[in-house]
Amino acid sequence: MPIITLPDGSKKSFDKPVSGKDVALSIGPGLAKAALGVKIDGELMDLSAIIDHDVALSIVTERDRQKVLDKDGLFMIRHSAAHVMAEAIQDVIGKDVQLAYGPPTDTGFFYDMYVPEGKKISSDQFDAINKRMAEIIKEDRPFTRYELAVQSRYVDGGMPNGMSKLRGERNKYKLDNAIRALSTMAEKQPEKAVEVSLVGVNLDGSTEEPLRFKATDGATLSFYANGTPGKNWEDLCRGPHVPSTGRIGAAIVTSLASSYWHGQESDDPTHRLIRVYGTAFPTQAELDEYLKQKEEASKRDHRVIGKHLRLFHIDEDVGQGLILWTPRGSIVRKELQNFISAELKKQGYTEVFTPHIGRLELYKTSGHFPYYKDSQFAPIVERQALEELSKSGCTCAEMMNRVEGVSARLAAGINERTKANTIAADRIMADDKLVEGFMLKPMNCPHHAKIFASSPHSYRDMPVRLAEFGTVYRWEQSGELNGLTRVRGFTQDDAHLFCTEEQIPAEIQGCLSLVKTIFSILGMKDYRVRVGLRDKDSSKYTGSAESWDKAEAACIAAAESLGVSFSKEPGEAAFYGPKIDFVVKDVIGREWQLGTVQVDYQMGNRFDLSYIGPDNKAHRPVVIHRAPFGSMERFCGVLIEHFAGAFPTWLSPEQVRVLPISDKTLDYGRKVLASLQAVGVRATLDESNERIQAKVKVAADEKIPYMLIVGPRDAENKAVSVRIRGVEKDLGAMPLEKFVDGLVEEIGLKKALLSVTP
RNA sequence: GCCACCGUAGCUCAGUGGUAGAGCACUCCCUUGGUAAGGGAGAGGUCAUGGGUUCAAGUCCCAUUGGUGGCUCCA
Repeated sequence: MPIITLPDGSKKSFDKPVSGKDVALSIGPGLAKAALGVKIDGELMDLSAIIDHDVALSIVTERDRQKVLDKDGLFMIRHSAAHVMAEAIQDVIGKDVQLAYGPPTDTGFFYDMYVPEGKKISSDQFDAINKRMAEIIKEDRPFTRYELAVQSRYVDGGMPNGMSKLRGERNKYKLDNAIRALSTMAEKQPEKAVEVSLVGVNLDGSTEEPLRFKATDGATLSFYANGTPGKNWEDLCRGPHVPSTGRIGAAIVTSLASSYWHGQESDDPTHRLIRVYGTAFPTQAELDEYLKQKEEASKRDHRVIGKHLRLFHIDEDVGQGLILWTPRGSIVRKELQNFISAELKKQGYTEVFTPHIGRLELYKTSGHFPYYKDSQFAPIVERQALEELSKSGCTCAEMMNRVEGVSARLAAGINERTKANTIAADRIMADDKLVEGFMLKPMNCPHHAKIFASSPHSYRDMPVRLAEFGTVYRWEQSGELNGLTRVRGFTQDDAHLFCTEEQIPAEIQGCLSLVKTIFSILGMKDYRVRVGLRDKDSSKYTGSAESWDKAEAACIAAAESLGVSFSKEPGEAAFYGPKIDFVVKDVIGREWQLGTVQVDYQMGNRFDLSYIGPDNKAHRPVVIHRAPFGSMERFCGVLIEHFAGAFPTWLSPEQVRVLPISDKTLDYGRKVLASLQAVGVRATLDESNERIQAKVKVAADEKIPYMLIVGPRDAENKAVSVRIRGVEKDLGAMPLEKFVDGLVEEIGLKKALLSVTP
């Protein structure tokens, strides 16, 4: 009879099978009341689940002892809320809305559904759906699980079992879910699996090609009713769910999107689903708090702030995803760049400049072209060459081939050095067939490799650290473009570290310490690291298994020694080597993926790079690509949101605004302005014919850190009255000279807070 | 790229087939006011672009373009 081990290690034994609820009751009535479900041997289950053998069990509740929301509890609440939303939508829109898939997510849940032609779900109906959801929650109906066995001999015989129930509902999505579930179960017990054939069903009830899959005889499908099976709404679902709808607390539908069935593009209209997003919390107060946070986040939208504060502009005549930095935004970007540059200099980096384009052959050597041609701007072919091709009747397809071909000389060299068939034979083309051209650079590394190769190197000069704020161009899909965070032309804080294998860990450490310094100055103290490893089943990676193993080990070792939380992510590596990604949390807790550090054992081979070792022989350097802040565009975008446009003084486009009380003190205002500008402070004078209240309001809206109000009193005392951003009052007057000194110090130290006050 | 929604003055947005609107910003005038918008006047729009339906289109339809949200992708 079951012995149950609780999370604190204590054991409870029962003389007969018990439900999760019984276990909770045996611990205490309060817990039983708070319980939403149980976790049995790590798996979330219904509170009503029956336990008949020894297990490790924990009771899932809304929140832990510290009143912090519990992840598992929230998961169950949201999963359950998805069912309630689905019922509400079918009530509001129609029973013929077909449900496909409705899982919880990090911030809520969604339900993919097929809306029949002629009907639609629109945000106008959200109120009605929300109202219906609230009713269902208020009714506090139990989530009732029941199981129907799938008996293979009955599948096509119309017997009442799980499959024919779904087929009767004409729901091919649910049928598909069921088949997937049964197949997965069958995979676990291959010896019991039997072939099943089931006539499929279309949405109109007509039959389809037989569906063939494996299932174990007698396997069951579980269904959940929002209430009583047969009477209330129900859905095929593996669960688990909270005990009753009332335990959901508060749930709403939040937005609409479209999605494809199974995430795969298709012309079939029944593969186009509407994804309805919602979220749920145990209490209305928490839902309200979440909505408030969301509103707060949207107020920080860098696109909105960027427009309001005139930081950057995107112009459709210039092109999608191409950023025009206005004078104010340029200041922020330049200050940031200066800061990073200074830190790089401290770490022994040397700065280089390279052009924005390079020959196609360069990228064939590096492997960027044509491997990543779909995410690059099209090659630039010389006009004369194009005309000749055109005259000779060359088709476009043919031209593409000839642009993408590789000369025998280049291919032979690369294949020899990489000791692999890196350039496939079918890509090799006679020199007179090849069409040469240029490419807008998608990465800076080929240029940097050529700089490294341009002079001999001794092991004594290693590592060679070449840094460039290098602008690259990538053809992002139009639907992906987003303000500053996803663009088609951007400037990386790029550098390539050409080092010996032994130097890798120290160099990776160096990158991290740089990241630490810079994030800490910017007040982004919370970040984590992801180590991207290769997917061993994929062939997209270049290079030998041995060098991959070495590189991956180096990355993991470095990440482990860093002392921040990190995760290993197979399949996330670049094609030439493993990588370390940085994910930072901003001031309101949102995570942003910024840059990466990538170890590359391939580039040395491809570009035939070498240094002379102590043995007087040539050795291959390992290259570390690092752009820890991603791009200046994205980083600035993240910072705009992080600071909500209220930059620390050193980053502010306008650091001080002088506000004369009236024209009578304009002259003194000009003197104040001049003394600020003399020490390099970015200051302006508000000469408008407005009252001081209006001037203050305008400066506050523009998030100027310091307002210096000057009137006759101040002029007489050579003083300024200080008002700082975020403090809605006059802080009093101080001597101008003292203010200037304090401000210069604050800017010099890149202080996060406004520190100069009387 | 795909799906849905959207595009009206520099900005934020009203305008459901019948004479293009408001607030802010801008220009000028009055006001010279000590800490989050004093008052008045003026100027500003080919209603994203192109086609169509209609006696009549900002409004309805189609295409294009750009944006937003998601999907997919992200060296």
